[in-house]
Amino acid sequence: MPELPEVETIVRGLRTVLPGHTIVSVRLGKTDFIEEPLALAELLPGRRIETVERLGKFIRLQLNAGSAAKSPDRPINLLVHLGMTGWLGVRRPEDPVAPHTHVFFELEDGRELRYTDIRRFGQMRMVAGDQIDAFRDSLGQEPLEISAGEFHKRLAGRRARIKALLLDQRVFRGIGNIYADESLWQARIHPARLAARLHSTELGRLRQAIRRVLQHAIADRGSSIATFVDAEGQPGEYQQRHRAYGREGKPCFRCGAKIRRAIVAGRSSYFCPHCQTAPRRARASGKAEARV
DNA sequence: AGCTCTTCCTGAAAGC
DNA sequence: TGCTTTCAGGAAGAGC
Repeated sequence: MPELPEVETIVRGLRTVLPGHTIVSVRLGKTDFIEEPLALAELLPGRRIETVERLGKFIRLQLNAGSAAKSPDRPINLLVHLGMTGWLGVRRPEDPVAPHTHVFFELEDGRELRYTDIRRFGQMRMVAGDQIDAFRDSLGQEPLEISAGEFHKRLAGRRARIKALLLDQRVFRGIGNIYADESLWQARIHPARLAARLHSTELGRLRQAIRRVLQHAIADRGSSIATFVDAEGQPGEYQQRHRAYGREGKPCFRCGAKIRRAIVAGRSSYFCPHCQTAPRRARASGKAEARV
């Protein structure tokens, strides 16, 4: 499931092979995950890919103004969200087409940029060149760039559970279920704690944990659970370093207690019941562990 | 404001 | 064995 490290891995791969190349045609399969498929197929041909960038979990392809004959004389951004099972990469036309490949961008050198997505939870949309700042502002801060002061400010006073806030892309962009759990385990904070109740030492620990976890995961080219592979088709390694996610019943790497799973913020959440102390109310009612 | 539930979708795994 | 049910989850929307 692509979160920040997986998307970063894909982006780094694409960055070495896409910039400078021009889209000559677009072929579409199923389009229910594309905002305006007809406009996409019409407006992209003739445009050159200038840069490839990650914005949270979105991949941004910055496209030039293109040939005036075919398209409005304005730069466009193609935004791709990989959802749960999305993949974006470059192949040659003779390479076998993976099942559930729904978009082909034919490039001027004959290669194809392909989008594959089994469950089609991904998204594809265009954003005008002058709207990209507004789009970026609609997302939260990059967790790898945020200062300690901003991090505290974003969470201070919030009465939602910390796990819910970590997953909220308007608060921080790019963190998903796996890295939320890994960061909370690292910081020794229970996912059901209310953000407003976290002490500043805990917030500092959490920010550092998020940075450490994401940086290590990027270095390992992401976590491959089920389907993730990078732009070249290689799986990541970070799943071997998971300390909480997916480890229900297995011993905590710190204290040996059995990792528990509970639903927090509507998501499977894995944590150590010994190292990550439950908030008082959840402990009293058994709520944090009630729904398993 | 924030929580829960529902929807989208497919394939793997569990249940019968 | 083979069919049916359940589950996983990012994001958005409804309703409370």
